[in-house]
Amino acid sequence: MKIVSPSFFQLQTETLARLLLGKKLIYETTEGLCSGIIVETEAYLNENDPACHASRGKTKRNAVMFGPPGRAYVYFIYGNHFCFNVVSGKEGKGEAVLIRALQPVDGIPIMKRRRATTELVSLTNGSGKLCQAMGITIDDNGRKLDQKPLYIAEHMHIEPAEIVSTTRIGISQAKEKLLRFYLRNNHFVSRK
DNA sequence: TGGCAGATTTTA
DNA sequence: AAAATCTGCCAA
Repeated sequence: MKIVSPSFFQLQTETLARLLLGKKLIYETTEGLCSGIIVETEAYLNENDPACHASRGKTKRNAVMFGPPGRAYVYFIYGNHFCFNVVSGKEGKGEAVLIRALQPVDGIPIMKRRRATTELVSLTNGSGKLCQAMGITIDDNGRKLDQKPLYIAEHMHIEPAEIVSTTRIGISQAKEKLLRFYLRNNHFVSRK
């Protein structure tokens, strides 16, 4: 289990969104260790991207986005769910990569209990679902992702041809941008 | 099996 | 009022 180096997060946001595919997200809690392979991401940019939370300036909610890259940006949405992002770009920019789906690896029984389902594919195939399965909440906002307990590790090499890029999901602005990336033919992607 | 409404809270 | 979502219900 090799944790990624801190410099990994200094990549340009779109590049990071692609290179996060195939990496493993791991969270060690008192309930046990859970992990999954990242199979779907979305990039949110500083410039010309009104869908990005940071586009309307720094607020209490999105402050972590403007901090150094390699930290968790977690926020609460639709009164029910959390979304987990990896802060990216240079400090002060306000960019991030949303993690939209995982392929479960470790701690599957724990994830099933948290999600209240036994169906493997529905444990982590969505941004809100994976937070519930992994036990990620607003308390994790700002955590460094290159150290325990919540971290990202090397896992598998992905060829560029295995990556599909499409429009992002669930937004009403900047709909046309191809900033969603997922692993071709992966069963755990939230949508084709 | 696909589409849609409702849940529920924070933010602008 | 809208939101980087999810679930259950309904119709076909």
